Amino acid sequence: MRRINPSDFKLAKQGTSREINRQIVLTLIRTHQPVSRADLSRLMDTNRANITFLVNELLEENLIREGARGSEKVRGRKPTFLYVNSKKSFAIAVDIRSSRTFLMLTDSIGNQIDDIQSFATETIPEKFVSALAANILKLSKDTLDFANCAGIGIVIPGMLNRKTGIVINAPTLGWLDVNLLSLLQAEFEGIEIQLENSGKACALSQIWTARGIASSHNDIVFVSVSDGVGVGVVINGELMRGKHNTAGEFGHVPLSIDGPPCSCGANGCWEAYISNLSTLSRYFGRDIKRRQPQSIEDAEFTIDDLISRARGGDAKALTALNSTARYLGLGLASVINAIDPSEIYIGGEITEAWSLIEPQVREAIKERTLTQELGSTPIRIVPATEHPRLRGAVALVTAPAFAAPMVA
Amino acid sequence: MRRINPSDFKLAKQGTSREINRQIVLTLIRTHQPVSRADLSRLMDTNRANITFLVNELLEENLIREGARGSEKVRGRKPTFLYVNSKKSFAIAVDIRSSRTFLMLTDSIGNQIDDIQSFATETIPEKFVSALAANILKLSKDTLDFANCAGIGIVIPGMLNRKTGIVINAPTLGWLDVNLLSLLQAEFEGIEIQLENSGKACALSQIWTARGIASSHNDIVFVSVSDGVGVGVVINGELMRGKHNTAGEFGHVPLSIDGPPCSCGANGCWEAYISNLSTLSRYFGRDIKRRQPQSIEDAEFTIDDLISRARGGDAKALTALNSTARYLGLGLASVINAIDPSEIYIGGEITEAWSLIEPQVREAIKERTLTQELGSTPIRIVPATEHPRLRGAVALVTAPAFAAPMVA
DNA sequence: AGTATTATGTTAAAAATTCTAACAAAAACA
DNA sequence: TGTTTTTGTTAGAATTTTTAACATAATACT
Repeated sequence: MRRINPSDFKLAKQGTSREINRQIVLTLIRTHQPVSRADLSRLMDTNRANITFLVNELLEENLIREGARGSEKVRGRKPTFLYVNSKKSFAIAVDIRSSRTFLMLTDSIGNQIDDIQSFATETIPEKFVSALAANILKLSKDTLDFANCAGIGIVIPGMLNRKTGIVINAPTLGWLDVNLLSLLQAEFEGIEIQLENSGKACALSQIWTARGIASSHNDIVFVSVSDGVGVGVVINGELMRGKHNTAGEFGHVPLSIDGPPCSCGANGCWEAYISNLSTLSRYFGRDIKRRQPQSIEDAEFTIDDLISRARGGDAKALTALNSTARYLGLGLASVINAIDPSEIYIGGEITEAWSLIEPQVREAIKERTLTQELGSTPIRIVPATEHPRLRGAVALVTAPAFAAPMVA
Repeated sequence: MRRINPSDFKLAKQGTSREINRQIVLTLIRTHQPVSRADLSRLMDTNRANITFLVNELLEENLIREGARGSEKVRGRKPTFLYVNSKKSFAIAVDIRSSRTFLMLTDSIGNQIDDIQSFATETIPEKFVSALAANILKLSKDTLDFANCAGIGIVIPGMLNRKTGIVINAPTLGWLDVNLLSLLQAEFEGIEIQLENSGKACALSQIWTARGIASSHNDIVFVSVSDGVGVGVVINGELMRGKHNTAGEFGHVPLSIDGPPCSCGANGCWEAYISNLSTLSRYFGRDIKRRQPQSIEDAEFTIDDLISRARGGDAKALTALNSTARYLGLGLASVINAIDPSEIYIGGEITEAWSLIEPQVREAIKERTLTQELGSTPIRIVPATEHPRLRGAVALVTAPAFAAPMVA
């Protein structure tokens, strides 16, 4: 039951029904390809004639293509298979992290092309944009015509205002109220640019990339544990953005209001217990009660090293990880009680230690969730090799073509 | 950007556009009445012809009615005003609370008819349903024909599964896995029955009742502070229900994981700091660290008494309230950081003390919200006289007629 | 090899709906 | 009384879904 907003609704026009059905066809081709017109008519529970019209429109627009004939040993005329035309355009994904920035090239349905590139992140915004431009040119070199560029999706470890394109606060980059969008638009004239917070982008990656396609889960949470704790929430297939595009900041929901200080200025945030830095601090026996530096990038000893040692039998390392596991679970319980998602995804370096910490995490979750069902909310680990941030950045650019039209 | 769920979409059929526009017209008549066809064509940015067709359909179905001619001193033909036909049907709202159950009768757009009735809540489900039936009969007595009953909306202080109609846990009633719906359906044959958690219903009340109609806020949170802490979240005009209909349980997100014990079994939940009982315990200097009884209904001294004393100059009472205020604010900060709503509504007995506690609440919110904008999220007090739970119960029954059709 | 059967995909016409434009109705103003 | 202005209706054009018939292409059976 959705309320129609009387000051922001969308009337159905002559083309609206067609637009809706067109997007459904496109979605089904994407999720079921290879698929024939006859298959579509069965999936959509409509007549083949209508499908013909819709498919012809998509073919004319070059959004889909016909492929080989089917060849199952059944009677009757063989179907013509349809596919999304992944060569329609390409997209560029950018993941800005505190020390390095990563670049990925994909086709129009988000499939990776070429290797992922990276360069050292410049923290002066103007210099950063120049460096980005140079690296994008290097990336695309000869083969790519920017007329076919669907856009550049950029993911940022911080809060930003999507309307103005201003980075409100990206602590690990030292960016405060930086109008990144206008700098980028000046550099990449005529190319669509999409900015998003990395936690939100990771959540997008899980509902929009090929891996997640078959899933019918439309209510999910992505928790990214890294320098900070980023959270993205998808409700009803749509990212929960909030009034100021800052929804989802569960990283700063407290475990204990008088707990250790957090980089945000408050005390006892979930982030202050489970960020990589907190885990490292615990290992080194540093006083977690004291404010910590905001980045561990330049440190000689990383969380990955800690995990290796824990696997190698270092009891202190294992203890530090187990504490993190417990706090991770306690915080996840809050997320579960608050959102009741179908599934939770976890990303970040900590996932490398999942087999070590899973029991403690689950135990802590069950300890604070309100029902048994909530306590057994499925958790999926997203390894770094899947590049959720880059995949999310891609989705920012490639997904709108497949999204449901705004109606009513 | 909403993802189309490939295993649960809805195709646009011939009548879909019409259905969409019909609901928009109905919504606009509801929110702008009295309103003419010409007004509607301007509001909807379409031609008057289309409006005529849509309005005629609604008139035939008796959902709307024509009223008096307009009479502003302007030139031209006077408009015929349209109204929602509030006499189309009636609805019954039921608010089950630990000691008493309240009943309200409304017309088809949720306007109250007659006084609110109440009876002592029976905690044995079968007895409760009989008592409810008796009181509903008394309420409707002679004038009402149950053929015109749009339904019974029932609000419960606890978790429930809407699909099965089972009350999973209502601590103040002592109901655990009670199949309330089947009992009710046996008693009220043929009448639609809608069950919902009271926190969620309160949130619904704010987007669906007349008072909230003009608002364009489609992302709101309702926090109800009473025996427990109930929270309802509306995202994009739609109630956030979650996979098990238990979304929104911010009352059990901790302020301190090693804080005072909560009725849920965990420690340091927000509820354990700000429920009426917690405030009273603080006042009486009881050890808040010890598990408290779950209800204060039978106690001789209530939170209202405490508030009166605070207003009367009782320093201890004021101190107890101020502590609650601070914890209320700290928890609200978590809600704001997590959801980033356009507006927060607060209900429950504590609202009587709002003028006393507002500064402390606001200060605590600002202390833990991540940006200044989040810190100044508007807060609206909903006094008990507005009966948000009953209004929410009504909305369960009356609102679907005005809701947006499911599409794509 | 020839015919029947079956499934796919297209085309033509019917039904429904929005859109356009002209028209009728009603009231104020000059 | 006629003109102007606004409201509401009606007739027909354009668009789209739906229905039904038809063409196409492949297998199975005799």
